[in-house]
Amino acid sequence: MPELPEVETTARLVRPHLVGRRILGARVGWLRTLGGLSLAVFRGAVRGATVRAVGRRAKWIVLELARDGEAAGALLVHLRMTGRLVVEEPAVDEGPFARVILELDDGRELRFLDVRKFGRVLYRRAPAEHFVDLGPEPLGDEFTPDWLARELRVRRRALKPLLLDQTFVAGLGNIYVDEALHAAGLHPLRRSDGVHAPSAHRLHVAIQRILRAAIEREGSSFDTFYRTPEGRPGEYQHLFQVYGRDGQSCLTCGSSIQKLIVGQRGTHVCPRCQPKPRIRRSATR
DNA sequence: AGCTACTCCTGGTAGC
DNA sequence: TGCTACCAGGAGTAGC
Repeated sequence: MPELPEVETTARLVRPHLVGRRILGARVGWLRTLGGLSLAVFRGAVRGATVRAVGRRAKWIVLELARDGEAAGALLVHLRMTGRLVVEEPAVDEGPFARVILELDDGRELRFLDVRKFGRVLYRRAPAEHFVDLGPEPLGDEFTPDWLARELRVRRRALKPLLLDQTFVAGLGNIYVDEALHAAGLHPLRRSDGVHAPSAHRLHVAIQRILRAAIEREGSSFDTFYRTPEGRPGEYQHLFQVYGRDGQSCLTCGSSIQKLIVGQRGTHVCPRCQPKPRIRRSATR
């Protein structure tokens, strides 16, 4: 599923095709993709605007718009589970899953394709407000080993749901959390306030190393959904240590990888590398 | 504060 | 082969 590395890859590859382009019109195949905005308002917001930058915040792709050189809001694209962003010639069949199409002034189209319709293409006049509740970028300056150690201690949550919480750290998802916890030797059900500095630092190293390696390989593709805007699968799935490897042996210690459910999410652990916490519960101490 | 359950969606697949 | 039931999951929300 698209997480930080996949979203970053998408933003990077789409950027050179979009910056400087003017949007001539919009077609919408699934209204809810707009997140509640009417088609007329959406069209009015984007038609005639120029894309002046393409960036990423958390799992959002941010298309900054301008009119007459002045900032004019932004399009915020969230791929959720099956969303894709591509730039194509109109002659290329858009397929049955095109939810939003923006017509560009070079004759091409920016297409948001999304099988499951969970993705969003939002227009926001003040995009910064949309992001106020997000935690720091895991590859940004604010996310330091000491920050992570401190913030883990002041929360009292299981590690996995906490790392998936975008208001804690922004950009991680199910796959990379499983991978990072395994690399750090931490069980997903370990309570965050019981994680001491050395473990927190190991987790910090693991998160950054894994995200950087995944970005280098253009993300992970293990089903038919995620592809880069150019149609290539990512390559990081070949480096998975635990995700989707239940029943196979741990590449570190040889134990059988187990699958469990944590917070309604499929979760993969090595029982030896990631020892299970002792009976958690009213461990008030 | 933090947990669970539920919702949104559809293609793929396990099981019969 | 053909059918049904269930699964995948990011994130928002509701209820406890």
